[in-house]
Amino acid sequence: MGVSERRIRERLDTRQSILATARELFLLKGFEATTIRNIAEKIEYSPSTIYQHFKDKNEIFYTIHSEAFAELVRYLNASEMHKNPMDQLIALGQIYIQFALENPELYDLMFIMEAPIDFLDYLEDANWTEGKMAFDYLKSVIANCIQQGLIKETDLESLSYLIWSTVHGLVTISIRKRGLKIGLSDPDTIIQRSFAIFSHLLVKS
Amino acid sequence: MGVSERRIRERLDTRQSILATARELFLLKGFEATTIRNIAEKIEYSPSTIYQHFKDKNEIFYTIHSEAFAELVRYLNASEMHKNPMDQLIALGQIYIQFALENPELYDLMFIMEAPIDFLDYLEDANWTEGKMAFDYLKSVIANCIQQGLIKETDLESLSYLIWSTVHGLVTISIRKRGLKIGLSDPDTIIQRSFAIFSHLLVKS
DNA sequence: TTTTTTAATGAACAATGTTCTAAAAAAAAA
DNA sequence: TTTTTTTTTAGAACATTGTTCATTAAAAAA
Repeated sequence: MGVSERRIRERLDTRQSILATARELFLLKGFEATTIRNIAEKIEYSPSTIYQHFKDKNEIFYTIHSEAFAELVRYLNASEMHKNPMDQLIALGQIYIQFALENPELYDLMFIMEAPIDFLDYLEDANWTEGKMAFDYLKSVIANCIQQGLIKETDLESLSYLIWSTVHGLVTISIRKRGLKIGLSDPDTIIQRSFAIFSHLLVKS
Repeated sequence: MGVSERRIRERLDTRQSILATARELFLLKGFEATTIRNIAEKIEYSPSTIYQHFKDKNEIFYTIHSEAFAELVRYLNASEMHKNPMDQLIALGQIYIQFALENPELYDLMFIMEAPIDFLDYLEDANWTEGKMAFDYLKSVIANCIQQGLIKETDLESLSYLIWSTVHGLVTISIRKRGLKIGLSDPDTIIQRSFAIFSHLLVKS
């Protein structure tokens, strides 16, 4: 009889609805501002029920963190269409920026938000490979650029870190609203312009 | 009679001790983790007393934020020693990175931390000019570089934003521990190397 | 000494994450 | 069908948070 199967399915359903609601609220009001009671109320369960599916609020955070990386990788895959590795690299940067600007709260959660105390333990977990995979992918594209003489040869790791840092810096200043009141043009525009300049700096001359 | 003068002085003293303690705790445990009661206990006053000096926790944040910018400007002034504007620009970047790595929690508070709701109102205040001043200073140094033909001519605002973003990105990935578990070398080293590559990219060729 | 102004406190409030015990529901066994 | 066992859910409780407010203590002015 499929009774226990159904129960497992039901359990998974409530788990998923917790995650979906949590994510919705995190992105809407931020992590800190979202309460367990908020989530519970929205899915019409008591707060305690949530603790049957997740150890604590951090564990919900980690689960969404993982899923978000899968989403980013999905975005980045669109860069595969370019044959020229330099075009692909630039596309990667633009997609990354696009992802961040379209999902600022999600990006926040992935890369900016203060990590909970046991964040490092979580990263230590084998199931978190998405981050490393994404970075390795960036490295391989850059390696192709160097190989084809499109970018001046330099230490691959440092250059990859530099490129990642640059796009990360571009979007985080905007997301955390540190560029306002400094007399800058509209955030999106200046990010695009700055990235264009960076692209030109990159190509070998 | 200097009685009222003394009272003013005493009031300022407790205000200062609140600020000093708050700052110490913010940098030690972070903003969220520091409680009003923590601060009160340390200065041996009741929590309510703090509200006689500051409207709320955010106002303490803002005050420290302002002071921190003054400190950063003090750091940056050390770049004045260089005559060549390109040397000065590179020194600026290195000092900026140094400041961030030496005062990670303070840097966090200034540039990364989630801004309280009324953050924009605070920035609107006329007394917050430090940020704009620092950025204008950066722009002027870059303008000198362009004028002397050391950097290829481009839109000044975008280039300045790019340079700021790059160093900001370099240090924030490290501060928020997003570069670990990705198979990178030690944070300080890779930041230095990446910045060196960036410097080389910048100079006209 | 009395009055007025200022400073400081302690109790209280609503909201938070989390835990623990008891009730309700469902499934299994009789 | 009834009884027993297991699982699921809820409700009350705890300590802690930022913040407010009425009251007390202290100092200054009269």
